[in-house]
Amino acid sequence: MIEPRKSTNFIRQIVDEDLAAGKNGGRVVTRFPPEPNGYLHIGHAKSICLNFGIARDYGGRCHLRFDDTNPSKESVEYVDSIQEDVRWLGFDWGEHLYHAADYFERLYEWAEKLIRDGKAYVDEQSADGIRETRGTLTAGGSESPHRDRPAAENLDLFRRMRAGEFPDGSRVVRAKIDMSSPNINLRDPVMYRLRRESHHRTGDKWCLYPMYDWAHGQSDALEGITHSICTLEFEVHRPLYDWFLDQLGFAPDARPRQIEFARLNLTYTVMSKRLLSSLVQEKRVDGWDDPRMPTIAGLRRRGYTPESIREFAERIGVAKADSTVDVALLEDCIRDDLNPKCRRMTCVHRPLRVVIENYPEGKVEELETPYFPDDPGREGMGSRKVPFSRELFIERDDFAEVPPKKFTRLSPGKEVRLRKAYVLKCVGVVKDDRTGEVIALRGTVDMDAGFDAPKDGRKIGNAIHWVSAAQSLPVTLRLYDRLFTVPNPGAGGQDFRAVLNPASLEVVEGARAEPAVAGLAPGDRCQFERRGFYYVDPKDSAPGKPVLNRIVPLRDAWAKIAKGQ
RNA sequence: UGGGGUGUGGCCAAGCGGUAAGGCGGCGGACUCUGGAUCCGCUAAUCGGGGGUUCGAAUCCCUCCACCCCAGCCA
Repeated sequence: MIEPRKSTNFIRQIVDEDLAAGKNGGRVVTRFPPEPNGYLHIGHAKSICLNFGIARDYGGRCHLRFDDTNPSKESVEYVDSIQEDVRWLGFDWGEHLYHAADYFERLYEWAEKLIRDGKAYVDEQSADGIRETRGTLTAGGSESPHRDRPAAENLDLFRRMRAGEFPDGSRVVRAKIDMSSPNINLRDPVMYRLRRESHHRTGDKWCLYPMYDWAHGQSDALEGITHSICTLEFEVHRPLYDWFLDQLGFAPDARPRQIEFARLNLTYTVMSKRLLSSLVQEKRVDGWDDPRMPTIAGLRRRGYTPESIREFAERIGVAKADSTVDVALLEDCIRDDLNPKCRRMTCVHRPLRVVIENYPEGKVEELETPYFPDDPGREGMGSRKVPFSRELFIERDDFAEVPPKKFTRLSPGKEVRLRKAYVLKCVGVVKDDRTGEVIALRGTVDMDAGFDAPKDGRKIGNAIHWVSAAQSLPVTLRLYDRLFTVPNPGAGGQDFRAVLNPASLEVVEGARAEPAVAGLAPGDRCQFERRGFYYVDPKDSAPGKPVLNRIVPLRDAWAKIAKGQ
């Protein structure tokens, strides 16, 4: 379990200063404003934790608002998934669920005002025409031939646009600002476009849809947002939002303060909705909730906990410098959270049969084994019976015919501890005549020592996990690895498809688990000792036939040693 | 080349003029019937470079450099 930590960042400092200055009557209102055009990912989680976290800590509130201004990309599937994900992360917007679409009428009235005031106009240039006259980064643009049309004519045109008299793409309304502004966003930005598209919320009421830039600032203002927290790319739009609010008469001290922070990047994955969407569309993963996806739904399906993601958001901090966080940090967060929570069980991933020649045939001992063995303070966390018999399965990896340096597990003539059971000695190796492959082991067990230390005082190095062959439960394991083979997929303009990790999912069909695993319910988590934390997949598990997703492997000191050799 | 941002150890990130927190990673050790957990220790930053101001600068000023964002009728 994770200790909540106190966070401090430049945004909270700004909130502190505003409060100290007596702004907003002491209110703190934030918002999380997703566009419902895809599933939320861990980058959104950062923003969600930031916005809801500030609201919580300052006794304010955080709105959930869908910035649904573009019906051609949005859908209720996304609206629903977003709400589910935010709730799952542990946040509650109470009554404060909003939609930019609910402000369409109000925005329309405001647009009429701007037109009447000569601050906006209907432009019938083509999209290409507008682009060509926008200028370049270094040179200003040129004004539209329709820019100085009389207000009355603009108003008439605008109303007819709304009434559906003109085809899509035939005209737009633009703010009349400054075509020579060094800030391109101020070169008469488009406010409305015609789009005959059914909206998930307003249906076919409109054929005229506001641009995000025209909707966002006013939406915040309408809701009384005090601190409008967004990512860096909107920094250059801030002057535009201010311009709109100026024209509409919002007093400078009565509007949201926009604060920008750097979006999250994570190594070995991609974070843009566009890229994630194409992974789904091209079936390179199995949907938005594929456990390899950095989506909230994917992480949840993988077995991540809300606590671990919140802790992650806390640990990475918030700043304005572009950064890429090492996934190892995320993995540390989930291990940290799960380690004290998850019962320990046994699952042999790649079984190797061992016949114990000095153990009676047909005998089965039921060993009472605690779920948190050797864990001080957790003795009372329960136990289960684990069968022991003459034929076991051990992990193939735990046997080496010729042990490499520092290998401390089983090899011919050597002893190893069977976890929570006897000391096993390998007295023979059974091989396939044809291939020479090791297919079974012959062993003996130190009956004299029993479950205790050998009487002669000899030291037994390591303990390996095992399962009684006859009673073991066949399970399907899904071992997940990073989705990409390089830390920054897509960097330098390369096609991210070319660096997809072909081994990001390994399905292990022949694994054998101890009987208690049958008692796990869909959605349960456990630790398979010496392997990792696992999650019983809620969709693909059937009664008596669990499918377990590996959430994260345990830290593996041996892997490091082996890698070094 | 216009405008807007950002540069602190491998990766995040504190620091807000008084002489570089913390986390992750890496490395080593202790302990261990999970090569897990836990516990110790170590590692590594001329604070992007160069000037200046100051008794004193990562923090202030100047300048240079690098990187990111903006030319959707996307958000």
